[in-house]
Amino acid sequence: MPNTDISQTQDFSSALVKLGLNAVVITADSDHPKVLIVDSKELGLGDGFEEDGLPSGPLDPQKDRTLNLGLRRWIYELAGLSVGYIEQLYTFGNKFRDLREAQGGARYLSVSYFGLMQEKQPKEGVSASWRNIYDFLPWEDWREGRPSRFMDLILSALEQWSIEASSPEEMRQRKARVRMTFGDESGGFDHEKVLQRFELLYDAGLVPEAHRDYSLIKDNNLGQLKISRDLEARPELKEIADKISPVSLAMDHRRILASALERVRGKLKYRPLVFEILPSNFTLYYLQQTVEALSGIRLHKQNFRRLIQNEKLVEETGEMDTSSRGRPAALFRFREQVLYERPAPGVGLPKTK
Amino acid sequence: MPNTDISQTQDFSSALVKLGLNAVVITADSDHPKVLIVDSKELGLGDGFEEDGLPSGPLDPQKDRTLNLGLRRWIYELAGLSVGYIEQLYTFGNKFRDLREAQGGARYLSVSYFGLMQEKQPKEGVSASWRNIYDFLPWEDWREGRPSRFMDLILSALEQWSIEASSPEEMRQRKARVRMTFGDESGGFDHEKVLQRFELLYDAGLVPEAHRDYSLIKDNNLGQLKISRDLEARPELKEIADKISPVSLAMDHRRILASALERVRGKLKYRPLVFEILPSNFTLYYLQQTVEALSGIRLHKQNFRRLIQNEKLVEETGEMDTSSRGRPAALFRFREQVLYERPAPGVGLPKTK
DNA sequence: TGTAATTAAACTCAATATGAGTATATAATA
DNA sequence: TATTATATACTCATATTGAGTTTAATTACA
Repeated sequence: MPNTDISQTQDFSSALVKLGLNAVVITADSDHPKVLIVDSKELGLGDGFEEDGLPSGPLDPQKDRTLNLGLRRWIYELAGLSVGYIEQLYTFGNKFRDLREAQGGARYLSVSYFGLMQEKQPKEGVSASWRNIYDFLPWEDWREGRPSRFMDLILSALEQWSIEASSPEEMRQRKARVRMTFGDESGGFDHEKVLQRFELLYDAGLVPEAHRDYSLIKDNNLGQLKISRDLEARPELKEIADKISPVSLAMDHRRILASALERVRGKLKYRPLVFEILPSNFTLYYLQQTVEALSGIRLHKQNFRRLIQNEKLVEETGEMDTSSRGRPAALFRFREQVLYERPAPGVGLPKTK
Repeated sequence: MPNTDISQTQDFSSALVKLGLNAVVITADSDHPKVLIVDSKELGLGDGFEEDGLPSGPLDPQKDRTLNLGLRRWIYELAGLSVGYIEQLYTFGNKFRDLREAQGGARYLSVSYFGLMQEKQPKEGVSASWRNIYDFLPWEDWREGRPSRFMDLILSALEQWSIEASSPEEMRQRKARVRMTFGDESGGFDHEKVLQRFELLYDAGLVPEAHRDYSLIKDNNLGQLKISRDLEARPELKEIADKISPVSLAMDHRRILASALERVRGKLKYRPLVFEILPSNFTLYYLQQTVEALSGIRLHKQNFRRLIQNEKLVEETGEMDTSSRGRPAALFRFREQVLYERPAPGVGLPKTK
């Protein structure tokens, strides 16, 4: 018989770290995809960190039985909301990810989640609110065609960044990276590569966060972080960055938001995620508009409907929506049954070309 | 000007936890998908924990600049191998996930990764080895048709589990869960649902780990964990569990392996992952066999080749493979260029029906 | 030396899915 | 009653997929 007395086992992991949780809670209406954002002071970041951010907080190792429950607790404390669907996104653990760590604090890790829910107002007296996701990532919204106001700015700044490479080989690599993420004249903008685009902008000093982090690094003498050298040479990039991103978020929260949007866009195609966001009864057009809001592209109405109905994702309620102007639309509900029928029922976005 | 002196900020996350890293390193040859496994004594689990497991170890908050690098360090220390491709899988943080935690240790979290590499032998003197993944998850290999030896055992045990439900509603739910994960007579086995299948078997007491954990819970008076009640009533399930799983792994490592296999199977379709495993030159049939080994299904040879070539994933080297019996096959290499061309190049498995 | 066995690779074809439209129906509103 | 807005049905060419058959180039062995 093996000895199963736990107390005899050796200490397997002696190093201690701090653990935070971040939530990207997403909803949408027919116009906009939205994310839950809390006021800077609720984040407890302290003086000098006056940016809004994602609902976040430390894991309570005693109370929070699972990471999932800890996250729900924070969303409830900060916004008074209960999220339906929750899924883990990524764990960030780079050294000095939280720059305060550099000042001798413990290693700081964050586990980020994304959640989906119907739009409900945060409870009274709480400084949380729903914000349009495209306020934070404006180049991701292609529903009215190419967002030239942002794309032109970005592409010319990235062209400049490519040219400034220190070697021809590096220039080639930079150009390839730009083309892969933002495409070129002939198209090639893959709507799913949300995170890669944000990371490229950060690396090229084209988001305010890059400059903020650079200042923090300089003020605290952390020369070992590589971001500094490139940006030192070009402080004037800050102005372009401010034009590209009208608003930014605390720490790396905009990066986490980008991960979440990427995940939603990807998963929409093969999982019936949208229905977590929609009211129980909806018209097909409202469903389509919600999918369009999240995916950032316009869809072909007839083909979208054909797909939804072929996949038997919805069923008629028998009721009609009379609030619209023209011919009343039939109201549908999600056919929960599909979850027990087929493996991968999604709303089928067109393949990116 | 905001005050950016970091030292003034308040302590954001005061609770400390221990952090471990787990690696699921996968490779394959034309016959089998393989995973890197280390000997029980290398895991430092202490007496009474004599099971082999995944290469694992604590994060060193000082040395390991990123989680990624910490993981690579452990794989190198335990097996002497350097892995090429690495990707984060999931972070496990349930309370009492490591049962030793219950004895007053700190909360224990694990960040798991999966990696892909060509099959290289672990360095001398190290107790790490490549093991056939289907030794651990034998019901996942459908290349020779339905693995009836395991499926029959499993389905009848799960039918029994369904019937034993405490209410008609619970019975209905159990049956639906079984059908969703393992399918039924008419098919419906979705090869990607690897994790869901393992979790169902665990919950139903059909893997040895469930009984091992139950013993640990009982020996240490941890009545609060829900697994105990169901299993207490049916210790005879242990025998069936041993037949279904000829070998198991330490802690929840088999569950993590299941997550990794699921991820590989899913991602194969839209990312050129296989090429991380293949030698630089390979025949189309060897490529196909490797994909088959990982996905657990046989593919239509002609259609597979058409797809690979349409997608321009490979290019001819001009050389031929003469080692085979019949007509020599042309040797191909991966066309790295595709990474800079199209958004989602994969090997295109057939949709699950 | 000749024939069977073995493997590669080109080609065919029907069924289905997709992209891009047109036509018609049903309502509110001026 | 005409106009506008929206919903929904139907069409059609093209691309993709699934499931073969045929032909080619080699080795093994009688």
